[in-house]
Parts: sequence; C-alpha cells; structure tokens
Amino acid sequence: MGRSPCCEKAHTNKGAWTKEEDEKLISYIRAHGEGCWRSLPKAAGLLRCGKSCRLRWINYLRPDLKRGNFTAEEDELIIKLHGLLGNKWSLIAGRLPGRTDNEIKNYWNTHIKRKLLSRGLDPKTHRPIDVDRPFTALKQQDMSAAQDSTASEKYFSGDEEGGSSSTGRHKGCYLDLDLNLNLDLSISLPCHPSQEQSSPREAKAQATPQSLCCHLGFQTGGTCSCQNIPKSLVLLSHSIRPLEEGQHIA
DNA sequence: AATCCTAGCAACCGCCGGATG
DNA sequence: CCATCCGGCGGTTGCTAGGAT
Repeated sequence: MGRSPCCEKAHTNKGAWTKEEDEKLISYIRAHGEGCWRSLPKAAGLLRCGKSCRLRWINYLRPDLKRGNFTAEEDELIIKLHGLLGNKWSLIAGRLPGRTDNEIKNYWNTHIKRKLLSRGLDPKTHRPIDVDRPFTALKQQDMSAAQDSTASEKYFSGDEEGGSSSTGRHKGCYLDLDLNLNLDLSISLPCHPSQEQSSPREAKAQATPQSLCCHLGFQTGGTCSCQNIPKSLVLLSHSIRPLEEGQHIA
C-alpha cells in the first residue's frame, strides 16, 4: 500500500529559507499558533513541506531560542546528559532551555566529540579509549578517586590542549547527577537471552522499574535497592521532563 | 589571486510510534 | 485488530564561510 508522501514534492520549495518565507511562517504561527503542520504551508501561503515548516520554526524561528555560543556549563551538561541518555538529542535539548535538538546534535558532532577524544574518551561510550586498560580494572582503581568530592569536577575539566588522553589521567567514567551513576548504562530495555521478546511492544511491557534501574547503572544497594525506585527515575525512563525556565541540574 | 580543504550549520530524508477511525 | 495519518526524532547531506597553501 505504501505511505502517502507528506507533501506534494513537485510543488514545494527546498533548500534555504528566504526572509519572505520566514515572515509568512512567523506571522501565521503568531496568528494561529502551532499545530497541524501538514496543512499549515497551504494556509500560510508557503510552498513548503509541513515538516520543513516545523523544522524551520523549531530550530530557527521560535522566539524563545537562545542563540549564540554554548557556555562551559552547557558543555558539561550536554556531556553528562549524553552519557546518561545517549543520542537522545530531543531529551537533552529538553534540559537546555532555548536550545534545540538539532543545535545540540550539531554542536556535539563538531565540538564535544573532539573535546572528549582529546581527553582520551570515546564519545559514544564515554569510556577511556585506551584498550590496554580495561574498564573494569579502571573502575575499581578509580572508585576511590571518584569518592573525592572533586573527582567528577576533575573528570570533566580536562583542558583542551592538555594532552589529557594519556593513561592514568582519567578519573573514571562516573557521572555526578546527584546520584551515583556510572556510565556503564543504557536506556535500552532489558534483554534477557533466555526470554527474548518477539516484539518491541512485548519488550516494553516487560520493562519493570527494577530492570530499568539496573540498566540505568545504579549501584546495587545505596541509591538503587531495586525495590524503591525514585519516582523521578521511573519518569525518566518514559520521558525526561523539560526544565522550567531558569531551572537547572545541580 | 586562485584553489583547495575543513569546520560549522541549516535543512532534508527516512523511519518510528502514538493517535485515530 | 488493523490500516492510515501525522508529528517527531536521529542520521546524514550539502552549502557556505573562512583559513591554509
């Protein structure tokens, strides 16, 4: 059967937006609000695909966007959140008021990736690239360092040119989001080899707070009892609540 | 001055999942 | 339960500006 195209491609403009198009889109959304992107282009007199309008509005025209360079605080927050969430750019963006997922994704690919590499960390896993020093060993050895209240600070404060990629300078892959998280985590649903789910829907149905917390990387005991999951973390598993304006992660 | 290379960013594409009939 | 619609997401592409040669 196949899906109908989201718009009639033959009669739509592509590429960079003109000032006139921007103005049409802005004035239409000001008058009518967001919603029904599919019909918006026609109603607004734009020869654009609805998706394109949505993207343009969200990533560039929205009045609450914060333009300009990322601050050091935003950098660190992105790194932390990426360690926790992976490439869930929209969730990460939800924690950075005024920033868009596209912006963060671009920033990650152009700046932060390199920053992590210069620290000798794998941008995907946030683990040391050094293969001669397995993570497990590192974990044990650096746990004490991590207990130092400034350890996480040190971990994230490697200077760009400092050659921090040399072995022994990593402070371990520990996040400091008020909780004792490590980066051996994934948001993915549990996958027990013995009982493989036949469909994503089934897998979802079997996700429990217990399995969730283990996959989030909580230490047994301590924060994670696997019995008493903080409500906020169950929430986290479903969706990350956007920060209110001015609110921030400690 | 011309050409090449690279980084940065805006925009597109294809897929996924929730909502709806 | 199924088919379809639609919004949203993440990955990727392509254009452009600026620096290097």
